[in-house]
Amino acid sequence: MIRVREPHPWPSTEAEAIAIQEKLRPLVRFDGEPAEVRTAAGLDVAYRDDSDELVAAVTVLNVADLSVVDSVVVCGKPEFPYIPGLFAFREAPSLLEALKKLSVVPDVLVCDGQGLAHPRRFGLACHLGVLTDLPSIGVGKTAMGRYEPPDEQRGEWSPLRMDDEVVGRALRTQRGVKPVFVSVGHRYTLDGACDLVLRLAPKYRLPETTRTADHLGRTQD
DNA sequence: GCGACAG
DNA sequence: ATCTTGTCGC
Repeated sequence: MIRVREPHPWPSTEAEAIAIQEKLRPLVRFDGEPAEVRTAAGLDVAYRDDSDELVAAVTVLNVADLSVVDSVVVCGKPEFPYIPGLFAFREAPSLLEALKKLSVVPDVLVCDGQGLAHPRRFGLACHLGVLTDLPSIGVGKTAMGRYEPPDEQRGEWSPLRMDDEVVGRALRTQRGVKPVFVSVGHRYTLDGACDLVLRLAPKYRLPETTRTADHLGRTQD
């Protein structure tokens, strides 16, 4: 099963959270990309209508046929307010609890958000990757950085930049549809990440990993 | 000071 | 994240 490096005490202030990101950032590795990716996990969090509770959902897909081979749902509470750049502190605790309950260890975590495409180069995908030491990538629906629209054909992409640095890619997964924003989390390459996202999104804009996790969390009333 | 700002 | 109509396509 997945072993989670027990995190640092969870921060209660913005300054503490930023200090934790700066401390963990050097632990991001860029080597160790899996030779073949047979299973990929989708991670997503839904917010319930009434209470202040959230639902963390994880699905594991067989990349070959996109079938769901495992899934976990856990309810929790936001451990931190939503602050751009500190998103992980809100959702990571519940997602880590869900990951611990998986019966299989996926080859890669496909996170709903950014990886290196982050003000301090340590988005949710990096954070979860480092804490589990699993390969991870980030796939965001909106960008934090600047980019030129890629050509309209599926598979086309353009660099995503922050501070004059390439931090990811705007990747067109379907012709004529808004691109998704792919960045490396941990133990992965940007080429490999885009390759994987295209394999996981043969029909829709978002990868099936994200779609199945989103659906699972949303229907868990 | 002002705008921008993953989910 | 979530609030929201009608509409086009599979």
